[in-house]
Amino acid sequence: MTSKANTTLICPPQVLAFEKPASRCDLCSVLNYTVCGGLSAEELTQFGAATKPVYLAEGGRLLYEGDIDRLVFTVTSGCLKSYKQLADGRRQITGFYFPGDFIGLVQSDKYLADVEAVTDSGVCQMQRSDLNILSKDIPNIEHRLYDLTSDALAKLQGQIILLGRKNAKERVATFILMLSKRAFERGVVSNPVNLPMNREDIADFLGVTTETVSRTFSALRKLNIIGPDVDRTVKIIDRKELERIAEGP
Amino acid sequence: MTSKANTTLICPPQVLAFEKPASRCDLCSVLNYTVCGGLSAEELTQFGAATKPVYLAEGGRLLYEGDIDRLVFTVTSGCLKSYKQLADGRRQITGFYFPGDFIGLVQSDKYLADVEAVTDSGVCQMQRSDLNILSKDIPNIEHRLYDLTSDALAKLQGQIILLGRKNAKERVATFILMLSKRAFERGVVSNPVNLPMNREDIADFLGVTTETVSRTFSALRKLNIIGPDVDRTVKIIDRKELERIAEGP
DNA sequence: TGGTGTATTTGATCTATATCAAGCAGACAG
DNA sequence: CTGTCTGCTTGATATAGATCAAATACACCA
Repeated sequence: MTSKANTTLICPPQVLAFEKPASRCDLCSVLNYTVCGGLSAEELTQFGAATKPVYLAEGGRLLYEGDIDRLVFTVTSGCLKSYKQLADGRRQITGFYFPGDFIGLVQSDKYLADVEAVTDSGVCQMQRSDLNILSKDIPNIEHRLYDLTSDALAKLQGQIILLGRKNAKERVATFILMLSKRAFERGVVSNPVNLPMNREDIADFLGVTTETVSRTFSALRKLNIIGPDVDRTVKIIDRKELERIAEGP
Repeated sequence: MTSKANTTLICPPQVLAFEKPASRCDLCSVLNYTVCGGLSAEELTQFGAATKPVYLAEGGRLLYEGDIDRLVFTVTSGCLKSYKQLADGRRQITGFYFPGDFIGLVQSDKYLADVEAVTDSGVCQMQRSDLNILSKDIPNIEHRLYDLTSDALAKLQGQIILLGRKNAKERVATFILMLSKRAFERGVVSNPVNLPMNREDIADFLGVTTETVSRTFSALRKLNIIGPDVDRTVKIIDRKELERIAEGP
């Protein structure tokens, strides 16, 4: 679909067919999961007028840390990741974003993380200034934004205990279950669970190395808790045991 | 001030003098830093009517994980900590709270963490239901809550890279600077910086052991980057170097 | 003021995971 | 179909920080 040479470029919207035109938010597949859920037909039209679909090839950058914070997004397809880096290149992925997820909950003068496409992805783009105007007109939007931010905060607190106190096996088990649960909540197949990111991304999310991730997957496979990796998809064979491992002894 | 036998009990408000009566929010020392900042005199009175001051002795519990989420708080004095635990007792402190900080940004049916006083502390308590009602009446409040939650999210993302990718020395250096900066922002003495929590709390916040925290403080002292610990207070001698260490090589 | 319990520091050893190094397998171009 | 590239897995070794253990410092009580 996209040539390798293109991977760092945003594909111009016109070269790809849209899943949904900006003017038809009411047909959006992620409507119920995102910030515009619960708006009236009229409000939705108003909202849609301010949006613009953007498509990114795998590896394409959506945002750069340090850039002026002007745009916000809702993921419509694919998968993206946000990350921070230390001076010497050590990298920490702060989140993965799937269809329905909002990118831009943190308001700041500059973006605080890089965001890049894990797979070919589509996002619904909006100016933050437009969102702020709409928030004033439609109190429901600000309310919904607050709810989403509160949820994100709760999830990140879970990530804190994972990174601070769990061992490698517990981290990987938690990760697989996390993606499975998220898929379930969004009405996507949750077992076998799709892990669209590579081992390095998983490692940088879990605060370990790729080798450790690989060894841990192998160990869980040997214990017959998960099945083999087929097309970035893993079958959870013994969910109970995986949950037991994820929560510690 | 408070006997050791009392440490797990909330002191009945009437036994201690209030710094500020609930009815006089306009005199509150943390007003400008918290959710009620920027309200009109009338709004502030309305807000204050719903609040009640509560005092906690060192070690006293403010909230229990799993309890119904009914109350929210603003810290007025002292220091508190929130934490989560794994089944086997491993503990991760998810945050420290100082005067002006809001406790309860995450909205959930149940509390997601325990909160306990690090030192004798005062908080301004309010029913979440009252806060929600006030939010509707005073749009400024919801807006402010969203801003605070967004800030908390940004800070927690910093904590994520600390826990995922920094080594012990970088973690401790980051921690000292973090508390110093926070003190500065709140108009409190930032050097020497007050670290009211014990080594175990620092360890459980930084995802290491108390021994490692202690050794790292000793190493920084030996390098003459910080001064000796006097009364839970540490002098930052070479801030530039501490910052260099905190951000990695 | 001396005694006792607790927090902190320091030391010795162990271990989970990082690091370094090869081999292997699927994807893709020619 | 074959070679090359890249990501994944597996193996050998090193190490930061954990764990276990003891000494010191400190706070509080009697």
